[in-house]
Amino acid sequence: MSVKSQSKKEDLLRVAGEIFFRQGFAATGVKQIIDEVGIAKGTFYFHFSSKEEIGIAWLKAANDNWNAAMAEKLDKANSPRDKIIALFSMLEDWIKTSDYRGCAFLNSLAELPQPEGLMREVVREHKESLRAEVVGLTRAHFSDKSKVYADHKAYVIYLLFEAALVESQNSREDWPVKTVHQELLAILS
Amino acid sequence: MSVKSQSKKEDLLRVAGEIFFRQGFAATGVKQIIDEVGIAKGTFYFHFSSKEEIGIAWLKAANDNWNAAMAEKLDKANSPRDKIIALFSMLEDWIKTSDYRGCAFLNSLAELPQPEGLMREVVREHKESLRAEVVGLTRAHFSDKSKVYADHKAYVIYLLFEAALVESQNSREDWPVKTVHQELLAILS
Amino acid sequence: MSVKSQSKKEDLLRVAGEIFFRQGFAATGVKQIIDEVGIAKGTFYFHFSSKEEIGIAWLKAANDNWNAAMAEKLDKANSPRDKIIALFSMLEDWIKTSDYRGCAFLNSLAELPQPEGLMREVVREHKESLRAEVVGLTRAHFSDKSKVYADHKAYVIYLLFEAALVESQNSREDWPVKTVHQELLAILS
Amino acid sequence: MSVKSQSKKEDLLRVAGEIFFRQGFAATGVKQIIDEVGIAKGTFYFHFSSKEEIGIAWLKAANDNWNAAMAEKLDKANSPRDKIIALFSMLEDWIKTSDYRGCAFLNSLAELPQPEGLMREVVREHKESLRAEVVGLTRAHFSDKSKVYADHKAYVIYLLFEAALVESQNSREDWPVKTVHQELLAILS
DNA sequence: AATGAATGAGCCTTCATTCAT
DNA sequence: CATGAATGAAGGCTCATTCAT
Repeated sequence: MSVKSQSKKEDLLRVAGEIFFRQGFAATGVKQIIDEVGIAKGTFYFHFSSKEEIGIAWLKAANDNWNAAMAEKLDKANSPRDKIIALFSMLEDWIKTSDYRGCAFLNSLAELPQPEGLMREVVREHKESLRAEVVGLTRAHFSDKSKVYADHKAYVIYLLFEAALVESQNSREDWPVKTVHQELLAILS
Repeated sequence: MSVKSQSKKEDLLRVAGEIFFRQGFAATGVKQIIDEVGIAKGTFYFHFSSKEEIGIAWLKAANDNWNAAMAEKLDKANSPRDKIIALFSMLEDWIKTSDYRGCAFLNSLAELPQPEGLMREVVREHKESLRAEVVGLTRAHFSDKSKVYADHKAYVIYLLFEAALVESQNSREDWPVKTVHQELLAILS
Repeated sequence: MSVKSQSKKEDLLRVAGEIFFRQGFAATGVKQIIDEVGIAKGTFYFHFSSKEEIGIAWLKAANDNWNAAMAEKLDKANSPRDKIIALFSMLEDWIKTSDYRGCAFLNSLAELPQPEGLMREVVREHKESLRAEVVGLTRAHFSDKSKVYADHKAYVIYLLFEAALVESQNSREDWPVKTVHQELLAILS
Repeated sequence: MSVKSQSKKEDLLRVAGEIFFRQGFAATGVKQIIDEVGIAKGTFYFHFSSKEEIGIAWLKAANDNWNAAMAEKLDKANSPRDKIIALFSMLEDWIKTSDYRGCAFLNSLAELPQPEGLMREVVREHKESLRAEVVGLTRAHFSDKSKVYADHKAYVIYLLFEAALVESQNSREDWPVKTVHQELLAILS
């Protein structure tokens, strides 16, 4: 029962996802993907009807993976406060391991000008669910405060999360992560 | 002394910049630019040695325009606090007028994976100078507080500025702008 | 004893034939055929060794169907004259029901440049047998005239038949059919 | 002042036209055309924006060439009767010199199922103008008969012309030409 | 300064066919 | 009988760039 190559389609999605993230969706050709997987052109189009389709599959898988990792990480934290902090700990890890390539979803957002596209839809949904998560945790943490107050703080926390991703990618320094980490602790008092 | 078409090179840069911003740098072909300007291929390459070069010129011009507009707007404000608020007022205006296409610099950042490129350098410089501006104003505002305190607040303000750009682009709603506006006022107390 | 789907091979041939006629043999892909039938690629190549083979089978079946319909129609007519007129009545019906797609055989003729191909052979045979039918009927009608005279008239009738097919397809009007109908009656005096 | 290669665009159109006629429009690839002309892909698309465009240009040029040759040939004939006969003499020549590839317009008609296409439009126009020519000549010939009578005869003559083209292509024999020639003389009495 | 013809590698996608299961 | 994964050549077309004029 080998670890590698459970199926060509999975291989394709995994390899394509890596390249898409590394060098961008538009900048990646189907040729490069199939060469790196070691399959023929026709095999690619047997499994995915278009480049956009594998792009959507890539973002959906990235969303699923993130949600799974997040659920696992947050389960280990006890209080809403600890869960929020755990979220930012994931962010720090990601920025380090991703070689400052930033966020696959935000990068795709920038590459895709038309807001009507299917990939853009996946981006919106991913960010919306992340924001909902932050809102839920923040409301729980500020259960003694008004919902208006808690939601405002939640939005700020979410925005800082996003900004850390983008500014780390741009500056390739660690001040964004440190700043949001410190501000987060202040917000959660 | 006609207003339009001061020089072919300026026309080129202006038109190319509009298209780059609207549909992305990589997604824009040289053909489309020359067709919209109404010049020949050779003329393009007489004025700009490559597509990257006009890309760099575009971002540099965008940086200059931003700085000029910022200087003008901030001159009209009296206190550092008012200047910071004026900065966010510019942000709000931009987001509305740009049809949620976000920030030319951050979009280019996402499109250009290699951190060594010249365009990436312009992006870094632009954002670095914006951050320096925020730091200067914030230090002036918090002149009674420590520099460490002021700088932390400056970074937070800057990150919220960036996040508002990105999240407005993604959601096409106005909650990001409203959130950062409210938080800014709280930070400046 | 169900009417539909007597066998996969028959389904294949029927569906492929409909598509070939509607959009042309060369313009039709094997994928479209199997998708519309609802079978796998391998099943197609189990029943037909190549696309050309199903093309040949299509034309042979179309020839058989035409001959059967013609035999039935002509049996109901008593005189050679009435049989010839019945033939043109079939033509009129065909042009109307086929949505002016013309003649499967003549269309294939145009698509297949090499005169040596097997499909071209089927086309030739079909048209040759139709011409022979017209010759037989015309000789019977003109039994009091010389064979040379009758054969010439037969060829003219056959050519008008063919022209009506082609020109109806091109013009999508009914003047070709009306013209040949009127001329036929004149020829048969 | 060399005879060959007056311009690359003319070369392209001439060579493409020859191949289109020889092996069909759909069956001809852009690659084959540029290889035979000896130019690069980009040059093809510099001169023609699509394969369909060069297809349209090919049919329009064929139509122009036919009309020019027809005008020249008919000018030399004195009576309407001689002009019609001259038309059929052109037909005979064409069938022999074209190696029985038939009519570029009718072949394109068969290859292009959608009646809305631009190429189909050119086909219709070509045949319509040929029919109008035959009608004009036939009315002149039958100036003592009614217009209804003359027009009917004109349509028959036109249909025989078309049928000769198609049936010669199919049979690769000369009976169609001989039959229509003989019938034409009978019609013109 | 400006033109526009020419290049050829590359784009995404479809093709008819094969074959292990 | 039937499946569906795999092939690789070919499809039409766009790309940034060069260069003679």
